[in-house]
Amino acid sequence: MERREKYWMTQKETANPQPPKTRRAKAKAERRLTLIDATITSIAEYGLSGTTIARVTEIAGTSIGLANFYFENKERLFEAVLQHLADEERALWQDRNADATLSPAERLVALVDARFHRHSCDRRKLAVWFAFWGDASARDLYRRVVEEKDDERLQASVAIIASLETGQGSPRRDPMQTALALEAFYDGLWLNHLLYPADFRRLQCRTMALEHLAALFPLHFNGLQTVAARAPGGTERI
Amino acid sequence: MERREKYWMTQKETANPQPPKTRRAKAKAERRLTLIDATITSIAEYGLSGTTIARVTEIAGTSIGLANFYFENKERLFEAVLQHLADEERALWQDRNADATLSPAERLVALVDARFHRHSCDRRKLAVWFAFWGDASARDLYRRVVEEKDDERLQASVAIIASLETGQGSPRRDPMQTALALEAFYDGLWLNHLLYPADFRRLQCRTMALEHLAALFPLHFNGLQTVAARAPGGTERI
DNA sequence: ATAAATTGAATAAACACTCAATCAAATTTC
DNA sequence: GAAATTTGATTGAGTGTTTATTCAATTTAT
Repeated sequence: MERREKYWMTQKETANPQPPKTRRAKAKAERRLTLIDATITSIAEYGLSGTTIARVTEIAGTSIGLANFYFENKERLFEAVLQHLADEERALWQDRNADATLSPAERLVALVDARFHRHSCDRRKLAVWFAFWGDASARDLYRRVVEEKDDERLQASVAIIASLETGQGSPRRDPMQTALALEAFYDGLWLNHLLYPADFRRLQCRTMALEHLAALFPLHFNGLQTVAARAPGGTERI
Repeated sequence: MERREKYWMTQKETANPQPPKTRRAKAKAERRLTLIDATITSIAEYGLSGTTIARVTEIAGTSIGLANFYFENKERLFEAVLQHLADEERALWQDRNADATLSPAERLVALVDARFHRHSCDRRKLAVWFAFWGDASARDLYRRVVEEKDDERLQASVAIIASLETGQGSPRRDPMQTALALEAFYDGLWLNHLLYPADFRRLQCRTMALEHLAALFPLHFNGLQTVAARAPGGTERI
């Protein structure tokens, strides 16, 4: 039967540098995002189990039927949410690590800054990550969608730490172990920022992460005050 | 109407040093535990949302009706699960910290050992903690039941760290901040042990925690090898 | 005029919780 | 100590509610 696709249907799937989208296609992409965003809001407020199609569409301001028009079913909607957040997250840390002139130590700080950036370390988004990490059946979906991107960041971290460890330094640790421990620490800070925002304010978490780096690599982070004060001094808000 | 209670009814509510429970009361307590344990199993395998009364009672090998006989409703069952796990957890770290002859550094190690003890750091149990942390609506129940016990451990940790920091040492950190960061790190290790058990084996997490302590308090943990090797050498398995 | 987007009532499945009936232990009566 | 009686424990079909998903009808863009 192989029905010929309309020109814009093929474009929809392609990366288009200048969006030559029709009005309709643009509206459709927006609607899609609205639904994804509404799902994030719902998960943050009511949890995964409390997130129903009815609730999501109510938040999005659409009819129930529309969710099933845009997403085959609820699982696909959740998949799209994860995909969306993972893409955002990846873009953020890669952007901050792109500058070729950065030293290894500065790269580690850049990873911390990405993790505790306003856009990453947002309670709505963290709620989604932990919702999926916390639910045994949702975990599989998470792994399928996000694991690869997590791994990419871990590899980047390992490479940076390896180049730091080759400098003299005392105890000679395994870079992979160190990188894993760092990621775990940041996850823990995220969790506590979500659970106890008063005790774990975002910038406070960032400071804790940087103090940890300073304790691990005293030679490269010789004045903590300097490090902690550096980024906020720039033009960009963190 | 004030009907006189049977002798064993009053005893049931009292702390009985030698359990002079009737056969029936003992069976009832066991049944209760069976249901709690089945709930833990179900949460670990199917997640909070996949944990239904039907599933729990099937695992426990009882009829559906029994769960509602022992626990007013599903929320009360979950509450009992949290209470049970929190009691276990508290007993474990308090027991390990009871020895009055321990030095502050040894006490910090004891807290780590409790956190990564076989009984604490069990994937079934961790699954329950993260199920409640990860679900926005379950979070309230968690706070109501467990927060106080969490706080107790945090205070213990702060006291230990404060007594370490009074020794000379260089940068003079705030004990509360340090204690919070430690707890967050351990939470993160727990999470990763749950999600990626191959990369985060239990004893490996313990080692990461101890390395972190060594980096934070180099004066008190002067030879990491010694610290890491100490506990397994004793009579008790960790 | 045609195709796409949107609606929400209808449907069927899954669920928590109830309760009348049954079974078993404990207690009392003879 | 056996029989009778009371009380507690257990069962699972039944009930009402909530939910994801469908789809015929309607609105809107091209």
